[in-house]
Amino acid sequence: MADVAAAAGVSKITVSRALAGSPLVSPATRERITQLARDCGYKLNVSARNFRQQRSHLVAVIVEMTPSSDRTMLDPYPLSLLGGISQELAEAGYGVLLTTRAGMASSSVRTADGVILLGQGVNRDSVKLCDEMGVPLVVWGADDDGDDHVIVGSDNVRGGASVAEHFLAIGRHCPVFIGDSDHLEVAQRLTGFVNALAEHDIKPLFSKRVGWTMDSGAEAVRSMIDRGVQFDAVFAGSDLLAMGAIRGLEARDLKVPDDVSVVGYDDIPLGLAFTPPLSSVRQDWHEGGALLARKVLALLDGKPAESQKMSTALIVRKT
Amino acid sequence: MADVAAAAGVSKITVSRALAGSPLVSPATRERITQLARDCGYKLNVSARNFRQQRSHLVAVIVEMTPSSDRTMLDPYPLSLLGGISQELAEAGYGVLLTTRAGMASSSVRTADGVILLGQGVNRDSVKLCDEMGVPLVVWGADDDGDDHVIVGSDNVRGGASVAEHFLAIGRHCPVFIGDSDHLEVAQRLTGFVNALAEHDIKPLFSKRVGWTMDSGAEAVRSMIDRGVQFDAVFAGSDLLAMGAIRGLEARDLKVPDDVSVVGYDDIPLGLAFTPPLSSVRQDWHEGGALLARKVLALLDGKPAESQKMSTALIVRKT
DNA sequence: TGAACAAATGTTACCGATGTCAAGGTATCG
DNA sequence: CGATACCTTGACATCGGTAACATTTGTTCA
Repeated sequence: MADVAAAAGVSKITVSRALAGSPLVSPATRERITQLARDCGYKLNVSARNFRQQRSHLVAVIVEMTPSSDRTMLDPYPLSLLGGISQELAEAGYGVLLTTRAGMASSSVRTADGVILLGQGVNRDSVKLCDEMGVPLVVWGADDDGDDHVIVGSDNVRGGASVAEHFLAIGRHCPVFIGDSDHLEVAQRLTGFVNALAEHDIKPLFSKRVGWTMDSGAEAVRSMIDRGVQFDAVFAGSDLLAMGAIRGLEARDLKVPDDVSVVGYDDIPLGLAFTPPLSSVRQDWHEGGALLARKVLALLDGKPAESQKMSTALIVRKT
Repeated sequence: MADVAAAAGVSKITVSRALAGSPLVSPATRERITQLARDCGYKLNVSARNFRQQRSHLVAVIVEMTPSSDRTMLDPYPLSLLGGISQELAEAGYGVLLTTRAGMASSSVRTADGVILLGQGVNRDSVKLCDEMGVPLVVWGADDDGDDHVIVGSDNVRGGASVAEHFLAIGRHCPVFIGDSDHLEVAQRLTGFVNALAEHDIKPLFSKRVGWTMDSGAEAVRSMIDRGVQFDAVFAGSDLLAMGAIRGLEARDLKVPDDVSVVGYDDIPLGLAFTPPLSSVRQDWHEGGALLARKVLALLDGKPAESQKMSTALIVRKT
């Protein structure tokens, strides 16, 4: 920077200001310095700036990256979220520091200016984090009552309700819900589904499944059919369960969607390629990531940020 | 640090050395200083250290995070790789700076001490990267002849050969390969498969499919059967294709594995949950990530690093 | 006993940018 | 015309560590 300053015949600080876009330097000098800096191939020393400003321009994103019993590893959403986060942060001059919970002790991570927590839901870890680091925190997931973090997530209640409305609109009156109600997000989908149906005095059946696999979905419908349970629509808490349910229906010679309608949740890419193409509730993960990023940036900027629910869209295909 | 030094009655530099584990300080003082630092709640200012040492202790990992036509978004491998990378780097005191190609211009990224490139294959972008940043580069993917980068990837040729050997061992003599041979890694699987069979004077059939979906796999076998082509084994370039193939066979009343054996590639979690449980070639992505990380760390340390192929394991389940 | 040497600790300077405060120059106003 | 305010620019100090070199202390051996 000293070199550029010398070449331009000004002082270092003027160069600094010119390149940082400070309004304190005249347009003419800024132009000249910018040009000169380019010619010299000058690159700002980010470490020096970060040091001086006592900020790292980094936001830590905590993700679970080991394939686990949970389904998160199976579908594309973590990467889509990361894509949205990364893009939005990059535009603001921030970088994404990726970590697992285990890696949080690492010194690199402690320098982060903010934290985004993905996939863990809202648990006490997040609180610990926030306290330990004393840094803005934003969480992805379902909103747990009585939690004062900034939470971004999709509107599972509304998503569930939209499926109920769809079923009613196409004349279905004996719907079933399949899924793991212990999972907070799934529970909210169920709530929305149940409440919307209640307005028409319909009480859906509920088949609780703890797994997220196709087999689990197939088994759910097979056992219901074999027990003589009557139903004409299935809303599954996830797409894989829905696909399994369809296979299960086929195995009992029921036609989808003629005899039974099926709707999944998440609209994973596989759903489009499935036979028949799966109807599902879509969440825009990329946008969700961008939203998370914007919240942290706002907080970093000293502005307030509120929790927000993202809208969902029911994609009706062939089931 | 000055405070700790004062409390311990030594100079700053001694504290610095003690905490950094330098052999220059006596064990007794180190012990005392370490204890004192803990008591004071002293935290190293990482930015200051990075600045002084002219290193960021960050490794940039370039990933494609937007759901695209490619299948990468569908399966868990990017996150598994990231998990391995992250864990290994964290242990060495490095952090993971996640970026897309688009985000590489971002100033935060330019500070990285090293780069790991995922999922793009070895193309000229990587070269550009390396030149632009002048930092160690390691690439994940298939080894392209005449490329002098450090490349880590699984041994696709060996993986393909192992499937061939398996088919021969169980008495199959008319195998088919399904997959997109334009994809370098798939092409290598095919090569290994073909070569291993050639040693027994068998020439497999080849059904080229550009997609990665189940439908594509189903369509492949259906069209072959309908054209009267005879075969008793299917090796698919990916698990989804294999699953599709199984459904296609079932649709034509062929039993798996009695009439036709099917083996996929990647051993995605879904394969285990599939009915019947899918046989597949497994790659250890977590270990692959760790390996990538170790290569970069070696290069950062000034040590040489060589390209390396990871072994694969054929998991025989019920197909 | 004293020179030579090793181990442990200290002194000084510096990494490269930027916030603070001061100073030079120009425009505006009574 | 002089004074005040404003707009640009600069000098200096500083962020918190650490490398290089200097110094002290203790040890060994002729």
